[in-house]
Amino acid sequence: MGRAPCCDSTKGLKKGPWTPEEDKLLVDYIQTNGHGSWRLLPKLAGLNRCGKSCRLRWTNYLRPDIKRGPFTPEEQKSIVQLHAIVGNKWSMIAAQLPGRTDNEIKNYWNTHLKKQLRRMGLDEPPPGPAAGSPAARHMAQWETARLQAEARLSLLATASSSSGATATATTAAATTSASSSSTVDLKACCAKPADIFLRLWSSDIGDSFRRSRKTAAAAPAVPALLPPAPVVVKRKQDAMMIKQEAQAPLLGPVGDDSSAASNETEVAEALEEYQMFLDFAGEELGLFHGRHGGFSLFPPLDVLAEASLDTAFK
DNA sequence: AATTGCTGCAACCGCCGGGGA
DNA sequence: CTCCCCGGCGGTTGCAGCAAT
Repeated sequence: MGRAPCCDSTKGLKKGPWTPEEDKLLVDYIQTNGHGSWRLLPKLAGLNRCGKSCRLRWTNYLRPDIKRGPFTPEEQKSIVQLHAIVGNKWSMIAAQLPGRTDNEIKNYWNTHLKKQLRRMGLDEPPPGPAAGSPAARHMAQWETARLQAEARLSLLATASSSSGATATATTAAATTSASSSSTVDLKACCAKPADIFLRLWSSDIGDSFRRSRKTAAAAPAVPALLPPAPVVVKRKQDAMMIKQEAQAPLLGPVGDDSSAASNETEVAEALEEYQMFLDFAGEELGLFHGRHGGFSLFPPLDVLAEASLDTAFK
């Protein structure tokens, strides 16, 4: 049994299309008072709607910064590429396209792009491989590697953020804070890679990168950033253990010179891998640098390095 | 001109996670 | 630690407008 829906029809709340009068009431109220609590808003604004309906109407339609009109070819390309990386994470994709809402992008994907790709023979990937198959084991190993990388990169993010917030919280905040500003918010900026980077890392782009690295230098398929990963992670607790493991070498006792030096080397290596991967992904996608008003998904290396080393080892 | 089928989009629904009590 | 509230997200539905017959 779930919670009772907030738009309970027995309460006589209105549903369906919004009238211009309702829109005006909502816009006037929010512009004067801010939205505050969405649940209380309808009553305060004199609307016979549920709060959720008001929130949706505002975020998807009435917000002043919403861009109307057809998607540009540039936007279409970005949607396709981002979808290939993050899947149906519409809010994340929307964060990279200023003025576009997740709902709009979702609709556009479902009604236009999906068909277009199908026509081009680039249909959606088939359902995942059967458990126990070699492909499934391969994916499980990658998932493990991904979690380990997440742990390490989260630490970079944590080290570079001045607050005591957890890495997880930092990454979550970063994905929502994103994109319209062209100035670099260091905290958000340094937190992004831990999330978006990892998605990119586990995509085909990451796979190509690893293969190209392997052939280039007879190096391990998993770069120095990632220790070998034979263990299949099935539970959240396991992921936490891996995270703690990864934390140990990076967060040695402060003031211990030898460990600090080793930490510094590790961070430097991680940053080097990071830059190489960004270069590779940038060439592959032509996407993540200097697009959409100068916003970049990833912080420049010098910013990340300075923040990581300065904050973590002073 | 009327009917049917299709398309696109706004809005709704149900679930989930974070945070406060 | 648990419960509950709230906001956010992704999936789905309903309907208006348009094209084809």
